[in-house]
Amino acid sequence: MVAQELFAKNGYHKTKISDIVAEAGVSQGTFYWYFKSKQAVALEIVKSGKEQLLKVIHKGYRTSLGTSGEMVAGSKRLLFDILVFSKENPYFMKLLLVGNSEDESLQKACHQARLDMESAFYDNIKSAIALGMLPSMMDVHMCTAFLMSLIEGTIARWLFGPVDEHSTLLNHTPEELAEKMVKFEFFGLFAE
Amino acid sequence: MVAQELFAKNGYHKTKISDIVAEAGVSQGTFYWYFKSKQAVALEIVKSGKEQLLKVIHKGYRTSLGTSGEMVAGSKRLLFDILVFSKENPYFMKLLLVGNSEDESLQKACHQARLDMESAFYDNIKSAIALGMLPSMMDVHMCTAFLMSLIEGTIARWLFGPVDEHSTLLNHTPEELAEKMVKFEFFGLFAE
Amino acid sequence: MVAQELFAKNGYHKTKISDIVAEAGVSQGTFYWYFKSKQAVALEIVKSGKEQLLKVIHKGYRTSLGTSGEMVAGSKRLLFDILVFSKENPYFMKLLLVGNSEDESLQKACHQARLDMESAFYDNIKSAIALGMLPSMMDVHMCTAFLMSLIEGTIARWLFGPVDEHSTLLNHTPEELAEKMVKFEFFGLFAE
Amino acid sequence: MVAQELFAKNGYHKTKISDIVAEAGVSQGTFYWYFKSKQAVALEIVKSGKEQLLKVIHKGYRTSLGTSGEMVAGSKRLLFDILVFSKENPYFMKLLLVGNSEDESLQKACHQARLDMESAFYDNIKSAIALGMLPSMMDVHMCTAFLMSLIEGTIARWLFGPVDEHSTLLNHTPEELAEKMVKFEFFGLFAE
DNA sequence: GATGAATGAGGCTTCATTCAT
DNA sequence: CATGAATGAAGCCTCATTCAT
Repeated sequence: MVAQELFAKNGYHKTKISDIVAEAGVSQGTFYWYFKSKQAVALEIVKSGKEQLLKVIHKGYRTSLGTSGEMVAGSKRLLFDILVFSKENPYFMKLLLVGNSEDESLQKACHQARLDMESAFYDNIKSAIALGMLPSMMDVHMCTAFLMSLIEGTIARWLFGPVDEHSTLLNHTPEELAEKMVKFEFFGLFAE
Repeated sequence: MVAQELFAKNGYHKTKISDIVAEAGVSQGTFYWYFKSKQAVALEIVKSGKEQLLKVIHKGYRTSLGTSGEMVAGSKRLLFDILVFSKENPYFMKLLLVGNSEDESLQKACHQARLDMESAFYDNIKSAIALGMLPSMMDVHMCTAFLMSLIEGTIARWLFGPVDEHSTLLNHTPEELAEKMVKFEFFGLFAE
Repeated sequence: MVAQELFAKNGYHKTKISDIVAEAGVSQGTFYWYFKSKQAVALEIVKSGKEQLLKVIHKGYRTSLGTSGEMVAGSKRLLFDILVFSKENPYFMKLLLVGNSEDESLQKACHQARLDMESAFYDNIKSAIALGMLPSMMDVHMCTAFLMSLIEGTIARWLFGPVDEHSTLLNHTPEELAEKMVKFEFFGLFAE
Repeated sequence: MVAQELFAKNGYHKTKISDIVAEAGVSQGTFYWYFKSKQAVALEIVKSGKEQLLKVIHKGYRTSLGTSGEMVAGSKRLLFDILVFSKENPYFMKLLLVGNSEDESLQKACHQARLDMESAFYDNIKSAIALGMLPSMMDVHMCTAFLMSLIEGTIARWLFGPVDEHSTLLNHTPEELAEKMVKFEFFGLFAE
């Protein structure tokens, strides 16, 4: 969809219907034959993107969590999948993570999509604790928040900045990034 | 400033001058006696907020880094200061972190403010490595990105969501939050 | 064009978009479907009027300049054509000659149109001198300025005033006016 | 008066009260202590300028009209006086002749001033005819119009353009200009 | 006398949406 | 299905003027 690209590139408000149709090579009237409104298009973009993203996340959780090493490996693999998805769907991710929308419904939709994502991670951590693989006195909600913050912030920086001009973040492959992230996730700065 | 509150609450575009002046109890003309434009107000808010925030961060770095424990304590204290500042300046922080602006200049200003903040953390990690307190083969840029992501994402969730309705994140005091964050920062999920 | 009429009648600034569209029986939005801006309309009016006027002037110069009598006759005919054009395009001429615009671009456009007109007359006088039909020591620039002043001022008075209420100027036909003007042009007040 | 200069330089509408008071070094309130309104200032400028100009014109008519040569000499002298006055009062003359005002009252005032000026010339030509010094079948109104057009147009070009960049008009002294104008006035293009 | 902050009416322009063809 | 001209509701901003101090 061309709208997705423009929304991501220029923002929801700054993207005019006339821009979208010009890019798509159709007339304004045609737009309204296919879509109810500008907002509806944006919501559909978020909805469809969210479904794909959650599919990626849920697929990633099929890994067995037998040993601590397996858990780390599984986590790394999930991160990798998410990074790959993000790179393949940068417009959606920009909408989701940076999302300069100002449109209430759209914000709520992005908000909910991120909550759903967070919820998936929450469940995962919870079962890891149940299996005795993570400390049991841990505040799961908080850890999930930390984890999500880490993931979202890193992806946003990786794909869209803000990053310092000297930063090497942008040059990393999903593999490298996943490797580093999972290390930080489990061992923090003292890792290695 | 009343504009700050409305920008944070409703977003830049959705906040009309008429809203601001109505809230402030003055006429539209009066607004333009004090400010050059709507954009100018927003930029001033960001500029002044950024200065205050950076002051907090730089003040927090005066701590000595003698031992590993001191470093962790210093880090925790800095996080605490930032959290307190954020709670005291929620409107600015919302603008900075959630930033639903769609205004190019405003976005750039927020972008830059976050880069400046990131730069301060970068320097700190660098000197910790120089003092041999953090592993030397560490990718500093990436770790800074992780750290910033953690801090920004956590603050955003803590003060503005998105958080699950069952989450207890919102109820934590800055002390508790700083405690948990610093643990995650240095030791990851395996902490404790 | 309805805008042309209103600009001429009331001036550029005093003519509001709302006036134009009200007169034209369309909505304000429609105006901006056809024109980029208020200024753009005015500039287009001047541009198109200038082209027509210059066409009239250049057509008028096709006359042969064989004898002194032919030159005077040709001159009279040109004046006549200009007068007829002016009477047929009074709104444009008012904009061009009286031009109460206050808009910089518009002023510049009118300025340039008059320079172009003056340039045409300059060339004509020059070739008349080359043909030995006008005194060679004549200051051509100055004479052109005199001629243009005469023409512009007379047309402005004829069509828009200011003229004394007792003046008979307004009642003259283009023929009569051209006759008298050419006499003044070539023979001065002592003519006849 | 500083207002006069700004009105002439930038036009009536484009000159804001704030510009005038800034230039004058006083406050906006002070302006309204001295003047009733923006319009009143402009009208006063025109009124006072008109009085001075008419004084110059009437003084110039005191010359005796004994012979044809004396008439030409007197005319030249009058033109010279008007040119000198114009050069000394360029702001007023710009307001009067170019007058991009759009303000009805102001336009009417300028209009009237020019009519008064024209009236003086009309009387003069009339008496020249009565004395048998100019052809009696001459249409006096029309000749006055020609004369005024010549004078106004030439002054406007001389002091404010529009003049071709190659034109030498701007470099002439009042003496030279009066000399040439009077020649054109009485003898037309065939002069000399 | 002088100030300068405050006013508010109104102008130009944008843009999502509609609808006759 | 598709078009593109037409709409009209707002929004940002300007600026002559007023008035409490």
